Amino acid sequence: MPERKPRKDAARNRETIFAAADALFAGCEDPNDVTMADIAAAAGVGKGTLFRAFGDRAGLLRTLYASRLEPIEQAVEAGPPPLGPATPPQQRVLAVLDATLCFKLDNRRLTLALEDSGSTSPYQAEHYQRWHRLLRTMLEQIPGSTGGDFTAHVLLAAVRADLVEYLAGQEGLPRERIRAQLADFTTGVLNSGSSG
Amino acid sequence: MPERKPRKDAARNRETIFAAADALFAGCEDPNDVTMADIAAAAGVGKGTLFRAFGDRAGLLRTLYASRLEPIEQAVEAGPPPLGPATPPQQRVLAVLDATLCFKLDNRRLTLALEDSGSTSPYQAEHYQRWHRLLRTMLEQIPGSTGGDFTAHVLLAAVRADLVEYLAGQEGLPRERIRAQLADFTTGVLNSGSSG
DNA sequence: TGCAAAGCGGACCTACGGTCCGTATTGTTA
DNA sequence: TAACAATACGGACCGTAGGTCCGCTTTGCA
Repeated sequence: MPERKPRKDAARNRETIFAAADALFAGCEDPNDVTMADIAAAAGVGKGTLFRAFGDRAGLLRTLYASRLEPIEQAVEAGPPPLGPATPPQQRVLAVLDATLCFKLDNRRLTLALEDSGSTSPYQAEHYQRWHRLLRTMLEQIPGSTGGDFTAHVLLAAVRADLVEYLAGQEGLPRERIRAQLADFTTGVLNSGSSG
Repeated sequence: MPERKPRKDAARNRETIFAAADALFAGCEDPNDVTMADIAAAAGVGKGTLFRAFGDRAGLLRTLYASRLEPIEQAVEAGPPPLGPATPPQQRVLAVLDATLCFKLDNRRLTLALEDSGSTSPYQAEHYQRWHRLLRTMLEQIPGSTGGDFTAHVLLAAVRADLVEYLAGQEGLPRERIRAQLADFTTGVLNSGSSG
């Protein structure tokens, strides 16, 4: 695949749309209130341009999300401890989950929009698969652990966008409290493996 | 409020709609494919009737869901062990979660439709609040346990409709395997409390 | 400078949830 | 059982939002 590069104006518009969408999601109450037409208008482009650049709503959200998440994925893949690969599994599981939680706290609206979007369940998304595989692998490296696959799913469920949104938004729990609770819970899960 | 009883035809239609919706959801692939117009048509009534009877889509789904769930709620509230109130907490937590899981396995499409429906997060729903409160209370009765509130959320997240759908549907895991994994995981969580 | 190719934009289409209101059914009173 | 309110019916209708189409413009290459 030669994948020839896009024209200059196309690239520019892509960036503009990207920025506009980002801003709209950041400054909204309910992500569903931000329509594709809104985004196009805010970016100063036509709807056609928007849809050509990102395919559909889910595509746009995925792209936004991926770009935000990239630093964290880098850090996990090849960064220094505690996120990087050199970290002992237990500690790394905690770090990865904490990073995920923090990310979702920092990008609540966007993440919420993404997990809402479309009727496709979040579990089909390739980025979910990646995180799950990573988590499962780490869990299986912990001696005496069992059920890594299911445990990985549940740990990821513990940081799902709408739960995080509920705890931080409706319940008004402070960030540090949620982080602490997640850490406590995860620690418990990790320790229980070796005693069962 | 005296809440006068509805007319005979209204009551009859309510039942008909109810049954039609039930059947459509049971026999569909994606719950979003079942539109309100479909349900009205299948029930042989006009859309007006449908909306008058249930308010909106979420209302219909809630009603369906509640009616299906009623036996379990009865059993939890006032039934014999292991679901009923006389059961020791640890055991009851396991039983309640297992019952919830089985219910969702048996009513996958409907539950999925409900948790999808609307932009309102599942966490606002009063039935979620009820289960959460129940679970939290039980968890707090277990000596040495901490973080019952968050733990209750996570345990409920472990049986969320779309996860269950994914495990049973896409992954094709057999029912008993999922149940076993949930039981293992939950047991681990319950035991970890007393060692931390 | 000329000319494809790539891209633009917004009118347009479709589908779905939800409303409205003229008509039909119910049930009550005599 | 005739008459009349109250209640409910049903499907035409509406608004909205995602997504498409196509005539026009911009870009980039020779």
